[in-house]
Amino acid sequence: MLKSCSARSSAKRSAILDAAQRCFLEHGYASTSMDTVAATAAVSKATIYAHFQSKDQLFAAIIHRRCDSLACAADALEVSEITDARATLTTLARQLMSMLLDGDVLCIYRMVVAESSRHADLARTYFEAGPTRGKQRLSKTLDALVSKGLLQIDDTWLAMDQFIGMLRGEHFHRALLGLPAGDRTDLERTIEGAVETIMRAYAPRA
Amino acid sequence: MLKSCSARSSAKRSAILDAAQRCFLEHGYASTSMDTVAATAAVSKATIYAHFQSKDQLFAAIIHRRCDSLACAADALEVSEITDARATLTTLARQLMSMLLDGDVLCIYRMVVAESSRHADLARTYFEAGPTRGKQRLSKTLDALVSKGLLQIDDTWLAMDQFIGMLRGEHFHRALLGLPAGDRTDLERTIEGAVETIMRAYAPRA
DNA sequence: GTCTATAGAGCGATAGAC
DNA sequence: GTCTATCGCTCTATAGAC
Repeated sequence: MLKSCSARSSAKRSAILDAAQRCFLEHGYASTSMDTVAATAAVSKATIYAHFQSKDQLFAAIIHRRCDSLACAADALEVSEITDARATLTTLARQLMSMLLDGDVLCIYRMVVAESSRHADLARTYFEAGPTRGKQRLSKTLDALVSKGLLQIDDTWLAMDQFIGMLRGEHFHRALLGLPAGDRTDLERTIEGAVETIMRAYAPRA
Repeated sequence: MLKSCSARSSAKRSAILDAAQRCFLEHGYASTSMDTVAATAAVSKATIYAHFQSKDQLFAAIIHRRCDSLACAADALEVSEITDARATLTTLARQLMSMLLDGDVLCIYRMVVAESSRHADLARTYFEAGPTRGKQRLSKTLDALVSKGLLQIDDTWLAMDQFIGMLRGEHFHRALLGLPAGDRTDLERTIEGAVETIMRAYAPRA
């Protein structure tokens, strides 16, 4: 079995990317040194610079890689059987919430927010791979509910924005800031509340 | 007129605080050096350390000061005359949105998010002075609407969370990440949409 | 490509004169 | 309190041997 010898697929390169990801996610961009990355990857600092032009470009590579997996996660948001609006919305909400509250997802979000003014291009890449792509995917499900007559929505994009916004309420907010989280009951109330409000606001009229 | 000679009120101290605030808000905590703060304040670095024990404590002082003004802004959220639910919610939404989209408020929010893992206490202070205090203030208005029979809400805290969440949708999200903002029409649609959804979900039943 | 060693700049924080 | 000067350290990035 021939192993590709291109720089992009070397084992060291992967080790560097994995280590850098862990360091950046854990300590943030500005607070992570290349020495730390090198030590974590069990590689010399010079080796890092053989693969990546600068710390900035290493950071960009990490964010892009995370965005890819974020896009995959966004595409995975789906409800197989659509027969009941409430059940569909609840399933969607649960999927979305567990994604939003995921530790790594929160970390990359914190980092993108933190560096958005200094890395505007990365902020845009992230926004398209994550929130926008996720919303597009979820809007389809909402469209399906509408076309089945289970909900009556003029602007499904707006409705989706509202649904997601309600889910990103206090519970999410506390998690983002690393504050003691509300319990499971609190999470359930957020989910059920968002579903209930959408149901009432967009119920088909008689 | 006697001038207080306590360290807390010296002119230099104020200059340092103002300069540090500008630097931190503009470039973030980790990317701002004490030399930059000193130069911006037109003060020597040693003078800064005469007033503040460390960079961390200077940062804390800035955040606490911003939290005070954030709390004042939160307390200012109010609707004088409450006769119509829709009008009241719209006024509330406009006030809240212009506060959320304010440049300095966004900057401090980015910074708190960025440093939340390294400055957990500041994240908590911020959360209480900003989001929580604002929500408490706004919930009172919602309570007033309920007691007047203009809305029917079991859990006003949840309803407020939902209302704010809908306002913190894509428009806000783009502003937070410094992406090209939606236009004024987009903003209006977000506000009207949130009001309409709350109106429908919590309309008094016959 | 990968290492060791180090350059060269910038950092937070302090000493000591006034 | 405020300054100038500087310490001691860490940083990003590179040079040169292999």
